[in-house]
Order: sequence, then structure tokens, then C-alpha cells
Amino acid sequence: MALKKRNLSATEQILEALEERGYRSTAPRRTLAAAIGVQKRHFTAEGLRRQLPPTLGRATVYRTLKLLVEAGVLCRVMLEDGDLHYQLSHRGHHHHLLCVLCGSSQDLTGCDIEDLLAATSARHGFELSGHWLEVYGHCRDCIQNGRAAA
Amino acid sequence: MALKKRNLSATEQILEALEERGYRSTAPRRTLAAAIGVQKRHFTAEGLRRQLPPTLGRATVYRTLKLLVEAGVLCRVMLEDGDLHYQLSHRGHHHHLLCVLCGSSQDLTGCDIEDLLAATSARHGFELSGHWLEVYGHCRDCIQNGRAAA
DNA sequence: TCACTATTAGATACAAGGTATCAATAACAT
DNA sequence: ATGTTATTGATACCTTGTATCTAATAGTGA
Repeated sequence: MALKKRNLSATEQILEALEERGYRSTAPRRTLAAAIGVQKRHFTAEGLRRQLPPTLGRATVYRTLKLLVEAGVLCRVMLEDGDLHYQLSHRGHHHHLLCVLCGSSQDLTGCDIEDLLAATSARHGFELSGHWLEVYGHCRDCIQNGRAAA
Repeated sequence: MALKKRNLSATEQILEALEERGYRSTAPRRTLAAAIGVQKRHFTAEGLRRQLPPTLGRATVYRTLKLLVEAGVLCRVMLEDGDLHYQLSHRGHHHHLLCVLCGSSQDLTGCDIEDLLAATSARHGFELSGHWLEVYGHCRDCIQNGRAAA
């Protein structure tokens, strides 16, 4: 559902999501929303913090990120080296194709992973409640530009 | 391949894997192997450390765990809350069904996830190099014992 | 058995990422 | 304008993990 209103900028959509949930509109949150709206790739909490005025407290950054994940505006992305990143979320539940060369990511669509998992789990007497999947590889751009040769 | 020799205890198999790779047999490593062999569930580095004599240095624990993962004796398991756990590894590449109620885990077998992922990725012009998948839910035991009711 | 050498251990310090606490401040309904 | 409540940011702290370095030890070969 999140980020469906295409006429709004990412920054505006973040602020609106907070407002909808009854959170106050404060200067730190507006600063954060603007900074997140400007990101071209997934980012870490600390990386984002480094782009913000140092007067903006560390706790505020982490608190707000957590808030935005709960609000469905951001989603967490786990990189291969275990680093936790964030990025704007486009749909409720989905997975990412993460390019390990350029850091870009696309959503994984048209995939019946969920069904396959549920069926396979059931054969083990297992009742599925959730899962975590990240897919790493080389994106089309990197392949075409020869960056994937190595 | 790891842990195929069914006549050896887990502890013995860990020690043998180290020996095969040319690592020395030392008292700390024997202590660690014994402690790991006794684990009934996946465990964290720090959790394991708390079960060891405090004279056994922190660096030694982490070094040895890394060694054992590289040797294929242990594998890493990511829990839903982001905690990194370890457990004995039974096959080269596989996934886990993790019970969020009792903490047990089983290997996910008979699953063509890899093929499905490769095919789906290819439709996005994406060349798959790796992936990370963890599946969370309720195991058969917990369902039968009513622990899953809530 | 002894001595030699490379590996290993553990102490220590450090670093990154994240959380708890709490007094001071700012938002917003009235 | 004011009072209540959410929010902030400073600070301290915690956890997990790594780097560094000296002392100890395993396993070689004599």
C-alpha cells in the first residue's frame, strides 16, 4: 500500500505516513524524511546519520527508522556481509534482487516462492509463519557494461 | 559432506574436521568442540561463550566459530530478530525451517527454490550469484502440543 | 627427550551499531 | 495563551565482534 500515491514525492509520502499514524510533525522528522527521500540506494542507519546535521541525535535517527519500518514506509534489506540497510518499500511483502556490484535493487515480482515454501514446509509438518529471503547477483546494467566480468 | 560419519559424536567430528584441515588440536579447541557437541539448538557466539570457562578468551571463541563455518562443520542461522546463530551443518547448501516457539530447526529438503529463483531472476535480467533464505514457523511438535495456539 | 619454530591463546583495547534513561523542549488541542 | 503529552538529544551504556600483541604451546625433527 505504501508509496502508492504517485503524485507525492517520497519525502512527502513519508511525512504523510507519519501523520496518518498520529505522529507529530517535527523538525527532526522533516529533516529525516527529506534525507531519506533523496537516497538513490538502500542505506544504513549510520550512513544516513552522517548525511544529517550532527545536532540531530543518534537516538532520533534510530527511533524514526524503526517507526518508518513499522509504518511500512521503509523495509529492511540484509546485505551479504550482514549489514542491515533500509530502503523505500513499495509493497507489503516482497523480496529484493540486490546487485552486489552497483548496489542497486529491484523488487522480485512474479514469483510464487510463497506457495512453494508453504507447500514444502507443510510436507515437513511445519506451519509457516514468515520468512526472510534476499537474492544477490549481477543486474542487467552491470552485465551489459562488463562490470560483471571478473 | 560434513557430519556424515555417523559413528562419531558431534564433538569428535568437529575435532576431526579441524585436524583434516591442518589445524592443531589444542585444549581450548577441544573445550569448544565439546561445548558445541552438547548444544541441542542453534546458539549464539556469546551464548556459547557464557557456557565456557571464563578463562577461554573471547577472541578464541569467535576465531574458532569462523574456522568451523569455513570448514563446513557449522552454519550460520539468522533469526527473525536479526540475531546470528550457529548450528551443526549437515549439507553444503540448504535452508532451515526454524520453529519460533521451541527454537528447533530442520533442514529444508525437497525444495526447488534454487531453480525457481534462478528462473525468476533471469526474467529480470538478473544473474543470480547467491541468496539467503530462512523460514520461520511452528514445528509439528509445537502444533500437536498446543503451543501454537494463541 | 629436547629444542626449535610456527601456530595459537588470551589480555587488552578498540570499534560499530544500537538501546536506555532522563531532563529539557516543542507540538498541538483547548 | 496555556497545559499536557509526545518528542528530542545528550549521555551513558550494552552487545557483538575485531585488531593487536606478547606469552604459551603443539608438533616437528634431531
